[in-house]
Amino acid sequence: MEFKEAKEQFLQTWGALGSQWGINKTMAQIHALLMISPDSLSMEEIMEELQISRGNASMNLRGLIDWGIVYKEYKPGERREYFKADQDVDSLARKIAIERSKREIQPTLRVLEDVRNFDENTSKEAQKFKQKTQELYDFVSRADTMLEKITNQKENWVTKTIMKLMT
Amino acid sequence: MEFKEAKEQFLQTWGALGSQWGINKTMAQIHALLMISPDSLSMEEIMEELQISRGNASMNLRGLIDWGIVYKEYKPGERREYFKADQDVDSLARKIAIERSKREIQPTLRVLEDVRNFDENTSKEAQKFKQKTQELYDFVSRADTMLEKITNQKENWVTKTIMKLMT
DNA sequence: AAAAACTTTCATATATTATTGAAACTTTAA
DNA sequence: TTAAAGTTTCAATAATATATGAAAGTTTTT
Repeated sequence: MEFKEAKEQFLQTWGALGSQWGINKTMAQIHALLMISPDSLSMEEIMEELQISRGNASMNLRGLIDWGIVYKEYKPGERREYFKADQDVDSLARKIAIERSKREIQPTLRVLEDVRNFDENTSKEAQKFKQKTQELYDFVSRADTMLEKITNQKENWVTKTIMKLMT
Repeated sequence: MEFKEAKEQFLQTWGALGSQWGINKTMAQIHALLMISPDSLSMEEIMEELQISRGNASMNLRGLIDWGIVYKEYKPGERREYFKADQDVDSLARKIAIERSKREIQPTLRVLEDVRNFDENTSKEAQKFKQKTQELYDFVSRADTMLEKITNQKENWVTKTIMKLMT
């Protein structure tokens, strides 16, 4: 396999993984491209490399910046903006975990809480519903706490966690 | 809020959460519906409750059975098949984690491994690429190991893990 | 063996999501 | 102040993922 080919396959695979986990393909690809680039890239270069339109590049770069995992860089004497990715894989994963918790898990918890306060109703269905939504609430909220504990370790959190779990 | 309304909102929210995490909405909803139903449900009942077609119900039920989180149940003297969900939230989450690892994480690891074996090339780009794909490989594989360790505990794995992390 | 009761399949339709590209906007330099 | 260089927005379009429903397939009952 040639380098160019390997790079291509990596970008494709990473994009596919992204979409399976609710991150849009292009966003995942731009991020992957920036990760493996020794130098920061301009929007033009990104468009060229991934064969995407200006609008698409612009929107997804903004998304990545919102997630806090890509930065703008201004080169002295240059008008154009350059983009670079957070280089530390651990910190990247930590940021994603924190953001997804904030954006998705916590809103879900709020709904699960809400939904148990329906008007008195003693039917079998209602009882079961109360019970299961409570169980789900407990589970999700414990999982969220766990994620928080794991990611609160500043460095090498995955490794540290495995160590602790070795018992 | 009335019970019916609460139930409705729960099914909607759970469906939305599913799609954000790469599980199709209907599949998530059928599962949620079965979770909160005191009795197992026939396909007709599911179609009725979620307002979906027979084909849709059939395919997604099969998907859920493939994931190992929904079972068919035959009632004595009845022709029709009934469906029920795994009732234990912990075991549910464990099964999902195991399946997603098998279906998505492990194939990705294989590609990451492959992709580093490109023909000799000492360019700066190629060096950086080797380095980052290696880092990603290490991270993903450690994360997968961690997930495995966590979910290998048969019961209450989230709680147990939090305990261990309390240091 | 054929009708009845039910399930599955799959080509087509629909809905959702992502992408494009041209116009509008912003900033800098001449 | 206006042209040039660059960025953002967003309505239109394309691509993708999901859902439908009728036909084909099963299994059971008569």
